[in-house]
Amino acid sequence: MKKNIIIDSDNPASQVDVAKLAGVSDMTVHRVLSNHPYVRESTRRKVLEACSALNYRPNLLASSLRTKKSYALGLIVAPLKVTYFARLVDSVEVAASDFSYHTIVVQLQKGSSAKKQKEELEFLLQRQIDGLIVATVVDPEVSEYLLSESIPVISTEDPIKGFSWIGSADLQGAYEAVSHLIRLGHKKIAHLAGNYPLSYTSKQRLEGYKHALTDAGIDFSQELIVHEGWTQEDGYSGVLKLLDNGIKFSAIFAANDYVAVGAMLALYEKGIKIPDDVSIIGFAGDSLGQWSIPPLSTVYQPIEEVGREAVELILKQCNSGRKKQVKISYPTKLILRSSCANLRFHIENA
Amino acid sequence: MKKNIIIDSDNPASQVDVAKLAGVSDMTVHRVLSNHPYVRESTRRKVLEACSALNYRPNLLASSLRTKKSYALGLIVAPLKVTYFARLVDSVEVAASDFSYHTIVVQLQKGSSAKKQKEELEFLLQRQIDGLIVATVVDPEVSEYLLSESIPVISTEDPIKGFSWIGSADLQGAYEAVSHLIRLGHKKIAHLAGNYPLSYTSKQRLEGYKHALTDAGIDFSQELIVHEGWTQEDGYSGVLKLLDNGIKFSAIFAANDYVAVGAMLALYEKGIKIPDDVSIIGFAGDSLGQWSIPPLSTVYQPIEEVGREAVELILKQCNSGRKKQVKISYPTKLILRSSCANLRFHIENA
DNA sequence: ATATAATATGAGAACGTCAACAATTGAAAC
DNA sequence: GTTTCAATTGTTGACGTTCTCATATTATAT
Repeated sequence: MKKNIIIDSDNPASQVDVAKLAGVSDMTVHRVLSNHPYVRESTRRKVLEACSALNYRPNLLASSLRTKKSYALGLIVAPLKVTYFARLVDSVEVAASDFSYHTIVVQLQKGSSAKKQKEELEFLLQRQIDGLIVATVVDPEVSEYLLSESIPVISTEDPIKGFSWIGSADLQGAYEAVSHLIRLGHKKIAHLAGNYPLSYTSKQRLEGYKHALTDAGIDFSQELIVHEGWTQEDGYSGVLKLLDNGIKFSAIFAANDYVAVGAMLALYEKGIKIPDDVSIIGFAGDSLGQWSIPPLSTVYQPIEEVGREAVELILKQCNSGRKKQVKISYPTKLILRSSCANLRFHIENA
Repeated sequence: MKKNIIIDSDNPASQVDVAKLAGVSDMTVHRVLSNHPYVRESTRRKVLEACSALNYRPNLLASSLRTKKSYALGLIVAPLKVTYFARLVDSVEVAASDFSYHTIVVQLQKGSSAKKQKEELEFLLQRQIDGLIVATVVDPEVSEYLLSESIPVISTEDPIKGFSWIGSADLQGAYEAVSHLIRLGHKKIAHLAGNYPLSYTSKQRLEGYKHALTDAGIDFSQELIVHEGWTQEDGYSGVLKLLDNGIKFSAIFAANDYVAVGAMLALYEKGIKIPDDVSIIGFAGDSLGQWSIPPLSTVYQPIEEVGREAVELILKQCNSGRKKQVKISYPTKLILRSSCANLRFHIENA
């Protein structure tokens, strides 16, 4: 007597439903779907037919529960209105999805408390993420806490003790940028240097700046360094501060393109011409500076490469179980546009 | 005789482990954790102690499987290097996380095939998303397919038949922008109008432009309309095209801020001064234009509101089961900066 | 004191998938 | 015609949570 086949058409079909329709066990269905070798061709066909007849769609949640792999990565960033982070999310998401992983993004507002940060982390961990990319500065208490968890973690910002770091070669990039300004004859080069106390990133860029000066035999002068922050507002106010204090400079190395753009507006409003009176170089290389007036020279950061490598390394660690610590930096690239020019003597002599 | 309590300390603790330690059933643990009223206070304490002793962390995946709610929303956008989408992702993610939902973002590359789009959709559906926000134009075949799925869908771009739409009042925004230019005395107002064939968004903005002209008694002239696209490059080439064709204009209404910024660079390179020779208004209101030189007037889009409302509406539909179709548009706001000025007669007479 | 209801807990099963193991078939080897 | 091994399929149970139903236990009302 043929068994009665009852399939609830309200709910989406499961492997069991497919199995019933195809007249095989659910395990066989699973074998077909996971390309197990030991399945007779005729069986495979039957199963696949049943799948499409029922519009079967695998339930990744159930799979995750069973295999203890969520196929999800966590990504902690600063708010996406900062294009740097948007670009990073972009690249991480694309890379992850190439491996059938999805990304759960958590944005940490600036100045969020350690408690809040821990909650966000918990949010990710409850979702059983297989790995975590930390792309913005987190409280030491939080990174400490991460060590006790058994998932792979990679940082792309401040290095975290015990975990791998992937980022761009900021020191070298800053060195090249400042060296270029020096080659153009500039000696009084202001540096709009991001937040204080300095994050790893700011430090690297400041170091590169100093190295370039040193190698060119130019004395470092603290008064040319302005610590305001990372935004356009900060660049704007930074320039005003320099001018108000009567600091002389013929070039600016900005900690990023936002700061540079803000600085440019301040200079513009003060009637200071770029690059005639002041040359300026930013850091980031996103489209922002490409369309500024004049177009901004900048240090291109290989964000796409960083994002992809972070994903691939995490997944490697997921699969191998080992957690070899590495530190990889991708080279930056100096992009010259029209915001830099040779030092004009009349300014230098002024 | 006391039962032996064996807890595997390698694996993370489950409710069962907590139950064993607390000497209650796992159901009771669950009741405590879900704030069920019928739990004796002393029991509750015991359970909570056991939880923290074992570092218990709920497994949302298991919960999802059982409750058939993934606490995940899908979000389909264009690549995040476009700040509009980055801002939308930002707001959606923040709003979703306020309700303990996470967001799975899928980026559709420009010009991706219907097949590719369906795969991306499948990617989301396999992850059992509870709802979907479609924030970029998708192939009709794909939106058709969505109808057969039983999850709530909301569009913020081209309206999708059968689903709610939430967006900004682009027609009105464009109307106000162009009306403002007209009030300044401009009559020959070019419109850099986004892609052709026109998306819903472009159409709305073009309509607003036309309405404003009509209401002011100015004849519409097709030659002032340039369909290039949405990027800075498009704005740049659009202006060059106008100039090459000898079209006279004293103002530009750009379909978005990118286009405007690209246009500004082209004008700058041609020695045309903003706002002295040409006034320009963009559309979007993100920080891009705020720091351009000169700062760009623009139509602010309430992206944050749109993102949040989309999330809240989706969640409402998830919980109520009903799918009443609504259409909500949030008002835009004209932001005047220094890229607009009164028409100068010497230009008009030229 | 006893009925009645509210409070408090537990047992068992199910969500959909997948891993380990067991069982069967077929075919080649002796 | 067994033996042997590879190929093919099935059975059972578990992942961690939560739902339904049943079973105490206590409080309140009669």
